[in-house]
Amino acid sequence: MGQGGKDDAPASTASATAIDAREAQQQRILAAAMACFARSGFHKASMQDICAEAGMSAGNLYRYFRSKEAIIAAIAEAERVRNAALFDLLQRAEDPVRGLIELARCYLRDMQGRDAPMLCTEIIAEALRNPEIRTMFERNINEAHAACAHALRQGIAQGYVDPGLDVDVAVRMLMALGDGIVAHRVIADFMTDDRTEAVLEVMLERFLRPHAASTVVLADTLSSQPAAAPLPTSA
Amino acid sequence: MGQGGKDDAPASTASATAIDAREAQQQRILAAAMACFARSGFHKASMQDICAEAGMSAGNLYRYFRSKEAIIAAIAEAERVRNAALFDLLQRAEDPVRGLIELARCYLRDMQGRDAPMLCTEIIAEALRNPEIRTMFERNINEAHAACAHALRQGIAQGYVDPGLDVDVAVRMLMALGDGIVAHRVIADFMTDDRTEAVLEVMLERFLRPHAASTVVLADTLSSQPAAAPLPTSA
DNA sequence: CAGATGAGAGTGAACGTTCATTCACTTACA
DNA sequence: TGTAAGTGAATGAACGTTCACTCTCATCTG
Repeated sequence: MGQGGKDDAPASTASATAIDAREAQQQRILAAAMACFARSGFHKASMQDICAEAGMSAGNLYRYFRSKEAIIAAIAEAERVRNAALFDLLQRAEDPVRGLIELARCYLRDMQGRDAPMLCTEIIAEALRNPEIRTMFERNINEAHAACAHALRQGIAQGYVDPGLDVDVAVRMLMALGDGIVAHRVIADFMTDDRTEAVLEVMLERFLRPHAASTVVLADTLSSQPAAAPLPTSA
Repeated sequence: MGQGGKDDAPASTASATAIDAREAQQQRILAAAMACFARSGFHKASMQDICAEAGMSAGNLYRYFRSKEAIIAAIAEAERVRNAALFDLLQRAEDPVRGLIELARCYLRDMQGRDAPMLCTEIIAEALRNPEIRTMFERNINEAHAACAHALRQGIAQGYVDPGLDVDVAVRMLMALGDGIVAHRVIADFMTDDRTEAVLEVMLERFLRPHAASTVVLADTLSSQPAAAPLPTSA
């Protein structure tokens, strides 16, 4: 796990393995904490629970994390790094709508176990009130927002995306949709991967693609009369 | 507690006002608890906090609620009742798409203070892990789901809604969207009411209305080639 | 009408438990 | 032999809940 690159010097082997061992222990603690937090929530899960799950004494655990909050922060940071990889995927897509659909697919597949969705929802809830977590969460969100908004604006310039779109609000709404789906899938067992992905694809295609009528015109038309009453199956 | 209807006998005035007083106290506790839970979360907010917020001693508070969990359950129930009113609104709309848009508008306006969004998000997070809360939450969700799904199916029969729609998944996705927006609005200050409502309207209209190409055909088309490449601004 | 009665409203200290965190200590190893 | 890894009992604070108690007041009794 030596994520750095300066390993050409001699005598660095011992310290490098020591650092590796330390990081491995931190990962072990983080994994245990994620399981406990998913099971019981940040505040109901105790440090003793985490110690038991990690197979480690309390005193030793505190050698790796200063406090319970530090563990939560580390989890939020890990989440950020994991998500950042998804947005590289978006950057590489030529058509941002297809890129977003693929992004959503990967995200939903990532968030599939018992723990991940609960943890994700718990992080959001905690971020809304705990200023330290919120700062971190906002950083994640802003990175994601910037990546999506940039892709959509590029897509508008290239004709892939509806130019009448309120990009910032639309992006944030799609992120809200993703988080909401992650939570709701836990209790809605009929929301299988294939069905969810299929509906999501239709939704994004229709929502984001250019339309004949612009937003304003649409609103005018619809507030006066129903739009699609007389056509059952025709084009 | 004879909250039933056998009050035609005389001397019921005293007991009636006693019950009213009791309910008023329960409401006072619930309001205090909602404020504390929104501020600190279910598990970090202490009963002492709630007592202080309600201006009441601990011993007295326990005369009105058996436990902390009972308070949480009562809050979830109040939420359910409040939401049920919204779905009556949907039932009355002739065009279910417009009905859903109006429903979303009302919901987002309801969830506007500092407390309501945080409480809503906290309830969802807690529901995913606490079986008692989850049972309640699932009842709310299922009622909402049934109302929306029924409206959409009726809309399909009348030509308002795309017949190719996977109604159940679509409904649950819209609910997920609503919950997600409620949470994200707390940290995204640019998501003002008018901008959010405008984008939401466009999204629902485009997503739900009948389209020339059905879902299956759309999927085939898109997986082979990008759909909207050659048109920059034309109709 | 004076005063006794008792039930419900309300109090706040105390209970046992659990919490996050610490520390004096032992073990392993280079 | 010295340093880092690891232990687990101890600590004081805070938790949800209880309990013995007082206060209030409508009703009943003589």
